[in-house]
Amino acid sequence: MEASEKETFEARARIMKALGHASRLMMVDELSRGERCVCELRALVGADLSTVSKHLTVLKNAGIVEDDKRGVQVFYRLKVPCVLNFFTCVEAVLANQAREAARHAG
Amino acid sequence: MEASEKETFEARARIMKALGHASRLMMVDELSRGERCVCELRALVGADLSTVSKHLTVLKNAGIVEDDKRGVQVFYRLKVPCVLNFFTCVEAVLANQAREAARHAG
DNA sequence: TTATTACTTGGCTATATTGGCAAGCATTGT
DNA sequence: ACAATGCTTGCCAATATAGCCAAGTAATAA
Repeated sequence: MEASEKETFEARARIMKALGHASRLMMVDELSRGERCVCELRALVGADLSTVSKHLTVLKNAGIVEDDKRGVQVFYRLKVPCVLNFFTCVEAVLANQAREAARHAG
Repeated sequence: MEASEKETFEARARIMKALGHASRLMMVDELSRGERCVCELRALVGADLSTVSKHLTVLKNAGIVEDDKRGVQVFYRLKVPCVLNFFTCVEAVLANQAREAARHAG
């Protein structure tokens, strides 16, 4: 494994990692329906405003969302909508798990 | 946000999280070309065998790979090949980032 | 100018993740 | 039975992440 190739995988991993948190996935899901201010996302996930802000910074640094200050509010929107496609596959994984759990129980 | 909905996002997050590590992404990529024993994956990522084994456990618990002991070796293979589709989108994010970096520099 | 709103950042603690080493466990070979 | 191979697990230290509170910043309102 070359160094450059390893860096490629590290760059990819940073993006996947940014999506590896329930609150951040909720926000991405919500942003798929249009831009939202931080306060709206805060109400959605029900955490401290500072916590939500930091989660959004993670998504922003990963290049998944972008922000836009208008007046006293900051609006975030999905920059790369294709991340929504991930959910289809993720649901397939979860369906597999459910099937296996049933097989194990039955 | 309901509790059950939150659990859904937590389940999804666990899967994304499992893919949020360079070594694990390398292994997934390698497994996309067919099953591999732990020792082959170890050579690929260049880490301790125990480390590789633990990474594989993470992928297995997430439902992404499955294993199969044959003789003294354990072979892993991709259980949900659709995770490979993630890379297309991830590359789009990275291309975006590169474009912006260039814009910032120029 | 002062106050308010909306958000970000710093500082902190609690918890989780990573990775190596050493020890353990199967399986195969002698 | 004993050794060797391939892998997993337990333990531990280093590092990263998550979350809240408090303090700071920027835009608007009074």
